[in-house]
Amino acid sequence: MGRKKVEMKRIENKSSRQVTFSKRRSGLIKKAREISVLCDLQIALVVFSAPGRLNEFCAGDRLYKDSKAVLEQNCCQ
Amino acid sequence: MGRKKVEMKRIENKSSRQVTFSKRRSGLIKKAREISVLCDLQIALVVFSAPGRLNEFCAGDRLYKDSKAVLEQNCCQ
DNA sequence: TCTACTATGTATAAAGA
DNA sequence: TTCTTTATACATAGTAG
Repeated sequence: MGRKKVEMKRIENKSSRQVTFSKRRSGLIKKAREISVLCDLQIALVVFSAPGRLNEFCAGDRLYKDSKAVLEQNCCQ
Repeated sequence: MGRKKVEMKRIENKSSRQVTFSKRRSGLIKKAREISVLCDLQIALVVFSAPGRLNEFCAGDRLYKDSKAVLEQNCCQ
């Protein structure tokens, strides 16, 4: 029982990867909502499980129009 | 020392709110990157600290073109 | 504001049902 | 496979420098 330290690489087993995705997705959305409320800001979270395929989307109360422009950039910090 | 349970509402004190934002933002980005690697998917994280004002942006290796279309929607799950 | 510390709250990997 | 449980890893609030 309990857990091991997770290695930061792609999970090869498909079902394990799916389970991890499901768990971490909900955790991530929860965190995003918390920071949105606590810090009074808008946040968008877009997940693609495959090229061009939307999997999840989450935002604050509103989503500002220029978010589109933001995503026209292709940066990764 | 240590910490109390955090109440889920806007932090009124400006500097405390800024500190919390800074800490949680880095945590959120870390989590986003982890799920991106572990589950082999693309993710975008857009934060607006004020209307129309980009504060942070993070994605996976690539960001697909139709992410723009996604953000044209105005939903909040 | 930034770093460091550390007690404590939270997320989650594995396992069981 | 989906829901629980539980041990453990991880995140972070409050504080100090």
